[in-house]
Amino acid sequence: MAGDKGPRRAPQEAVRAVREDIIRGVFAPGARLTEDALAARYGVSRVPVREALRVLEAEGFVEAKPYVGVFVRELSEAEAEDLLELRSVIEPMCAARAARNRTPEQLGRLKELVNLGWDAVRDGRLEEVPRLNSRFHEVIAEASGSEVLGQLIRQLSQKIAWVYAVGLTLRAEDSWREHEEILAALAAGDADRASGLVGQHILRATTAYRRRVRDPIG
Amino acid sequence: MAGDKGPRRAPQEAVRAVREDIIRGVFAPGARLTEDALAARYGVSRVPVREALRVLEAEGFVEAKPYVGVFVRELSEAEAEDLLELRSVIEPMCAARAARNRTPEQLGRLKELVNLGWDAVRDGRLEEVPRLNSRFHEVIAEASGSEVLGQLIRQLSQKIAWVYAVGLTLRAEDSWREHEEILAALAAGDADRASGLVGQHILRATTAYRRRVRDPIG
DNA sequence: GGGCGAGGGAGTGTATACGAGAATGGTGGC
DNA sequence: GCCACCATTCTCGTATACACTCCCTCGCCC
Repeated sequence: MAGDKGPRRAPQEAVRAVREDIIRGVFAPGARLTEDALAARYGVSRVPVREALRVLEAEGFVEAKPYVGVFVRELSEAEAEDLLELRSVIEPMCAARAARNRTPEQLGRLKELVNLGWDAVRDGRLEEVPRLNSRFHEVIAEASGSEVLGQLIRQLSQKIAWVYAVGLTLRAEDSWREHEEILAALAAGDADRASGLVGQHILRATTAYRRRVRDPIG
Repeated sequence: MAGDKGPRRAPQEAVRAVREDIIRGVFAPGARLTEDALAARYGVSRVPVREALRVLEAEGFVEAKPYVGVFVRELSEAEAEDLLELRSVIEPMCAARAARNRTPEQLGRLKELVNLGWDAVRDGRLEEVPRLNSRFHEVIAEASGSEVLGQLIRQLSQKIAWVYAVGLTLRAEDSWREHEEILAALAAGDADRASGLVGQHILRATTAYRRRVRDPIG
């Protein structure tokens, strides 16, 4: 292979890498992921990549169509809401167990993450927030001591980080498109249309903002 | 390959088959699953089997140790309780959406499943109950209209069916072991030990029974 | 000119082959 | 007689190779 810095277990790392890229928006929703491209990107053969893609399919990040390919799933608003609601229900259950089983070391890590999260929000480094968010939930999952809950919370927090990230980038994309439309309406001298577009624009930004800040750290 | 009745997609079927065998207890908790054996069992190569095992690992049915093998996971009582509690929390959320989105056809399927479940319980065909249970929850998940909730509920119901099935078989196994110990205590004339063992035996049987009948259909 | 069918290219699905690591059994030493 | 060390073997991990399917394009016929 290329770099050959891979020590012993490639597919697990591939899962992590691809999932990270999906969450970070490198692979946009609806994008097609070819095995060859991923194999080349990570410097391994197609076999580990295939296994990684199967895992990501089971986790719900991608969708595979036989003999066609795998595509990054597109989350609807409703599903994003479901994920957030799911977390709001499961997190207390997990926290209850964590309260009984947590170690002082885990407690310290959580406190550190909270501080880092607040700092990131205060300093406007919003791109770091989703990752800190995930870390926070993963530590809680680890502290719960339940492997079942841990696995579920980990997947949930990762998907929610994805929702946040997609929301941010999609928001930015939509923002620019709306700006363009507003400019067009202004250029055309269409006051009513421009007014309506600006109203929608503000409403959408507010909605996105509320979703984003409702629970900025964890 | 052997039978070669496989139409087009092998690994997906392999996931289903292996998971079914795990749930049915063909592969007991802690058992080692070798890729070659599974490949031979299903008449395919190791590649689809590996992908299937990765999926099952992501779903939490098996645990893989690098260069050693995959083992069927052993669920503790606490984790079983967590699964049941998880379902009791998630199911209402899913049902709320299903109440809004269900089709009459789905409603009919649910009613039929309930009838089948009651019949099975009344007639003492308990081995059919877990499967009917899973089906019931899967239809609810389908009716919710949320892909995210659907996937989660499906995995949950399958794992709970596993818990029930394992509980039944393990219970039978433990029962026989306890019987043996009780017999040994009786043969040795150890009244206190025999009394204690019988007490534990009844207690365990009661607990298992309560877990089993608390929610026999859905 | 438009619709339809065949052919080529791209990419997935699967099998086979080979290398790496770990569990196991035998052997030698203490 | 027991323990440690080493070789064997079994299995996993990965790469390579080939077959099958889908899609797109080009050519033909209506």
